[in-house]
Amino acid sequence: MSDLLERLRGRGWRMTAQRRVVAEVLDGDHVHLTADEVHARAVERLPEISRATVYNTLGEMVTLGEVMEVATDGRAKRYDPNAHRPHQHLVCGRCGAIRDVHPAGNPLADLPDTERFGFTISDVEVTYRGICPNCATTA
Amino acid sequence: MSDLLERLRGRGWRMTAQRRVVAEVLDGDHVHLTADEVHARAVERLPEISRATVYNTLGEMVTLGEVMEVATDGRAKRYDPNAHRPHQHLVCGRCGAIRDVHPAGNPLADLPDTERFGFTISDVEVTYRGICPNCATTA
DNA sequence: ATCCTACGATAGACATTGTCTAAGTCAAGT
DNA sequence: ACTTGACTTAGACAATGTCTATCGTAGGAT
Repeated sequence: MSDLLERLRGRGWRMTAQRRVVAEVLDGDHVHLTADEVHARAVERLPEISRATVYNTLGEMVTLGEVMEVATDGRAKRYDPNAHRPHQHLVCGRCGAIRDVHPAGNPLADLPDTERFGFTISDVEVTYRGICPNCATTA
Repeated sequence: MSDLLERLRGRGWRMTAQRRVVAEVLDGDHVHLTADEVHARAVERLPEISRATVYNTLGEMVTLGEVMEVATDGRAKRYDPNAHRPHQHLVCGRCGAIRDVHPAGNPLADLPDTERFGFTISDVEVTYRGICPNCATTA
């Protein structure tokens, strides 16, 4: 259990019941929920929480740099609470399962100057795609 | 100018005015249009073409493996006609400009077995993010 | 050359995901 | 305990994508 909530408190973030519930729901490892999934789970604990608040709160956590936004499938964005530990993602093309992975090496170093077109590069995002063991057997 | 249209013909794809126009509009290098952008340009040449046909046609070209789908921003998917030449993307975080890039090395080799969780990996997608020279000066 | 027929195209309703607004509510400092 | 500005809410709206029923047509058959 990482301590997303503690990190947010430590930054002087104004705390409300809604924000606390969103942070609690999102916390953990290999967690990659969509905004609507976060909302569904938040509603179980705080029935009157609104969709807009969940979207706002997630957006703020991303702006604060405490949560990563991941777009692995061109559908809904997913939210990853492990923003402080750099990692990449491994996605199952059949069931959509996502695992956090830590590749060796630095992909940034692999891009020669001649291929940078004058850009100032700040970040690299790597998505590995394949089939998970569970889907492979249930072919 | 790559020859998307020729490749599609060569595969025995049933040709219609609509499909030809979509293929023509999408052809070229560093082309990464959204479905609606493709539709807008197609309408200039064939005013009665419908949105649904553009979506269908793009989807079929992706299934045929002649066009790549790229989701760089969590908004609309973009379509890249250079599916036959493996490459990655470099995206400007301010204006959204996209360049095709060819990194050295093979990112797949960078993922140790212990980080594969039993997945059979078939593909790696790398997105470099930064600021393009144009946006850097117009700061 | 014309006809058939299955496949493709169409309009528009619908679905999903995300954003915005105006008004009400509340956390935290005084 | 007040006050205030930030937070939350419901619901309208917007953007993107999918589906269905119907119509049209490419390309083979005659």
